[in-house]
Amino acid sequence: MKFFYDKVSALLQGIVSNNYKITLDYPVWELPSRQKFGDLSTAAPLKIASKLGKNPLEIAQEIKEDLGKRVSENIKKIEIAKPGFVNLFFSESLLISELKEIIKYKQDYFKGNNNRKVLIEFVSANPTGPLSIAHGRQAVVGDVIANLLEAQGNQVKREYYLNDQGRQIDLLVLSAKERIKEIEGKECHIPEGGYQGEYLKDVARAYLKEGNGGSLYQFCLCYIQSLIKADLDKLNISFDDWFSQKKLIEEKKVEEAIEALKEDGFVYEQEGALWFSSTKFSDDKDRVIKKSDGTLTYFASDIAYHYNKCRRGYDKLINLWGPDHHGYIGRVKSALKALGYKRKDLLTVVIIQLVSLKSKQKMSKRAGKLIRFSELINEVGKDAARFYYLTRKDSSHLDFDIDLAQKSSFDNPLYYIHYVCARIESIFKKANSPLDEEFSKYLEEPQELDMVRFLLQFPLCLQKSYYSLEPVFIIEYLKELASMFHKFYEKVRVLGDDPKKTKARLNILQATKEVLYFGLGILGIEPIEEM
RNA sequence: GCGCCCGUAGCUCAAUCGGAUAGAGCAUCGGCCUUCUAAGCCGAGGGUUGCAGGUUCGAUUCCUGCCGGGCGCGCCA
Repeated sequence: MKFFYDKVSALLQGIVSNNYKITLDYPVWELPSRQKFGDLSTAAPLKIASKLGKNPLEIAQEIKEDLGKRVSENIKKIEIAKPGFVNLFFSESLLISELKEIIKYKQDYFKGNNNRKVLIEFVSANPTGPLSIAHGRQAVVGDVIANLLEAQGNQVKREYYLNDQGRQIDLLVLSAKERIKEIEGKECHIPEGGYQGEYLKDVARAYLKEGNGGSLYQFCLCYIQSLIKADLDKLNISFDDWFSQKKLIEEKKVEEAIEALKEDGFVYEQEGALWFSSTKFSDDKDRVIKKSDGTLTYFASDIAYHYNKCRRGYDKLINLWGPDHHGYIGRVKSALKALGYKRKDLLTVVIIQLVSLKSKQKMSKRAGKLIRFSELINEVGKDAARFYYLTRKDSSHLDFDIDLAQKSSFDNPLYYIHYVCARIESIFKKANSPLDEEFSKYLEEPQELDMVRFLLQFPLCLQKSYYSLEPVFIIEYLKELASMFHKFYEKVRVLGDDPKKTKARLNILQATKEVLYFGLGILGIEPIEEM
C-alpha cells in the first residue's frame, strides 16, 4: 500500500515555489496535541530565509499562494504562522476517502513493500542457565522488531547464536559433575566461577535417571537449551535457527575467516599472538584473534559468524546486545569492513539496556538470588510481560513495575487499551447493521474527525518504529489511540436514533479496530473481545 | 583515566533529523452512570528541563566544561 501521507507528500513535492525545496515537518503521529497547527506543516520558509537573508513571512506567503493554486480541492485552508510556518488543513472529503481505504484493504493497508533479506540475531544468552529478566526484554524487543520488519515486506530470519563451546560451558559441565557427586553422597566442590544455581541439581538428577552414561556435555546443553526454549515459548517467541558456535569452529569456518583477513593484510603476529588490525577501520585498538597458547578468542569466532551471515546472502544484519557488549560493536563492524562488506548500514547493533524489577512484595529478594524470567511471566502473564517490556526506548533503563502489570484497573495502560477492544466488540454485537459506503456526509462531530485524522497517522507511527527500531512508539500510539477512542465513545453515541449516523460511526469503529488489531499483532499481544 | 546510556512535575515517563504555549499517566482535590461496558469521561493544582556557558530567528534536543546515577573498558565468553 502507498500510505496516505506518502501520497499527500508526493502531491506537494511537485510544488516547488521559485526553486525552494519544501520539506514537510509534520505530520507525525503525535499530532492531536498540535492540531491547531494543521494536518501538515512546514518550517521551510524559516530555513530558506536564513539562507537567503530574506523575510521568512514573505517566503511563506509565496508558498501559500503557490500551494493554494495547485491543491485546492484537497486542502481546506492554508495558514501562515509566526515566525514563518506554513500550515495546511486537509479537507474532510480527503480524510474520509482515505478512511474508506483502511476499511477496504484491512490489514493490508498497513503493509510495506521493502524487500530486504534481514537476519536478526537476539537473546543469544549463554546456554548455562535459564533466561534472566534482561534476556526477556531482548527476546520481546527482538521479536517485535522482527514483526515490524516483516510487516514492511522484508524477508526476516530470527536467529539465536548458541555459545555451546568455551570456558563458560566447561564450567557448567564441571559444576554439573559436582552436583552429580553430591547426589551420590560424595563431597561436592563447585569450581571457582562455576554455576551454583538450583537448576543444575535438576540437570544432575535427570542425567542420572535418563543419561545412560552418555556425554554429560551433550546432556547439559540439551537440557538447558530446552529450559530456554520453554521460557521463550511462554512469550510465544521462537527462532528459525539456533546457530552453533561449536559447529562453526569444527567446520573450520574460523580459520577460513582468518585466512580471508590475512589475504588482505589485516592480520599480524605480536608477542606470540595473532592480531586483527581493527584500528585500520574504526576501532580504538587492535584485537587478538588467536592467543599465544594457540587457542582462538571469542572474537575470532564472532568474526567468522558474521562473515557467515553475509555469505548466506543477507543484506541487512541486526543484532540485539546487552549494554555490556557495547564496546564490542566497533571491532565487529571493523571485521566486516575488512572482509569486504562495506555497506554502511549492513550491520545495526541495538543495545538493549538493563531491566530492574519494582514490586511492593519483595519477590526478587530471595536470598539475594536473581529472579528468574519464568517467575516473572508466571506473575504477570504473557501479554502484560510483552507490553511492559516495550514501554521504554531500547536505550533506556527499564524499571518493570510488577504490581502495575498485575493490576486490572484503569492505571494499567494495557487494560486501558484492551478496554477499547471490548467496547468496540460490544457495540458491533449490538449493532447488526451493515457498514454503509455512503457515510461521508454524516461525519461532522469534531471527535469523529479527530479519530479519522489519528487513524490515518498510524502508518507514520509504524514507519517511525521501523526506521528507529524502537517498538515503544507503537505502544505510545496505541495508548493515545485508546485515549482518543474513550473520549469519542463518551461524546458521540454510536448506536443512536439516526441510522445514517450510526452507520457512519460504525465505519470509524471498524477502522479503529483494524488499526488496533494490527498494532497489537506487531506487539504480539492478543486483543480481548470481552472484559 | 577512556567509552556508552541516563538526568524533565511529588512518582513513572513523553516531547517528530533544533520548532510554535515542555505533554501524558499515577498520586491529590472537585464534578459526571435511567442511555452502546464508569476498567471510562470532564475539570483544577503542580516546571528556572541537574548546573554554567556557547552556537541562532528559535535549545529539553546540538557543542564545551562541571555535578549526580547506571554499565563497560582482558591474550574472558
